[in-house]
Amino acid sequence: MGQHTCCNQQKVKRGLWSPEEDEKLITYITTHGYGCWSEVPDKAGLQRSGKSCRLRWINYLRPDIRRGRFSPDEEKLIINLHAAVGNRWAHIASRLPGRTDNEIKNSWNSWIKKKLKNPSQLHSTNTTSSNKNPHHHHHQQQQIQSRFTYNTTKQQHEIFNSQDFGAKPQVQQESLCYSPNSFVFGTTCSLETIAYGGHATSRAISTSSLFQDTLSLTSEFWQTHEQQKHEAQTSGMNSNYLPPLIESIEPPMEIPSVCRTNNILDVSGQMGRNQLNEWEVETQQYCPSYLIWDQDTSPFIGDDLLAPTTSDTEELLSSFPS
DNA sequence: AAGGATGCCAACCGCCCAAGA
DNA sequence: ATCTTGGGCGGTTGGCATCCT
Repeated sequence: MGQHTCCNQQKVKRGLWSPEEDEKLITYITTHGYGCWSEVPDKAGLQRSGKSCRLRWINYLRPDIRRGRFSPDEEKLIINLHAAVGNRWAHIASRLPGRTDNEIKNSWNSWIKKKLKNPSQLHSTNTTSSNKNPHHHHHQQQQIQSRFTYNTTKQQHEIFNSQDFGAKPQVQQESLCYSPNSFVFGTTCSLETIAYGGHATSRAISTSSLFQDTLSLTSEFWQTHEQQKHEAQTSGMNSNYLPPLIESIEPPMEIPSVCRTNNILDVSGQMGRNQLNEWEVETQQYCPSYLIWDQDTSPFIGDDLLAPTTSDTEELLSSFPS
């Protein structure tokens, strides 16, 4: 079951790849491209399955691959993206050019193991690049902790529960907003997170800066990626550049200017209605823990109430099933 | 120094989905 | 409409390296 016909071939070698096999695969793909993977083993003279060849190429031999430890910024990005999309490693990897889903998955699993053994380790792991302001420090840790609530496995729930935050999910302090008419609320944070200082404004700012970090990082990667692509195109086909296998690599969504209305981040309408609708659909698909509040259909209609206040937000969410 | 414990990561497995026959 | 095939993805495993006692 689940076996491909190409994987049922006799004499298919398994296990670690030898340097000779790597060489054959690299030579073949750089000469002919990858086209149909099931044909690659035969044509490249390899006793491997097409699937194995594909995996080896994607996870290890690709010339645009980046190896080595994740930078703190990359770790932060992974944490943010994981909070948004969960265990969709390929999706996360698509936002980190040169990194593979496998690498990110392995890395994440390592963090969880560390976390299981020593919860404080996660904290130190992910704050190495950030400022030393204990306020920020504390907030970031709480963000990381609260983001664990998204995870769906039993083990991960246990991790979260061990934090002793308080039992009831509450209104998320993150209020990422993309139009004057729509606001997004996560619903997964803890009582402690909410109770943290009671400074809604500073929480919103921290969230904003973290989110902006994420976007500037993906922008940077994207620019590098585009530059590499451009160089390859202008210098002819001798370049090592090959088009990414993950075609979904896209430039990050442009973030409009941010202003604050009370404790809610308000991103003034630089998105058209259609674009906004698309974004809402995508966000709800990827981020089921977020509520999107659309002013067009909300009870808060009127010029003098562009964004809900904290109490409004809680009232709005009170009817939402936890 | 030796052996067990732990961590890391490459590779595999099983399933899903889309495209084409 | 159904079946086959191949690509893609997330979960898991196994082996090597390192750490610890």
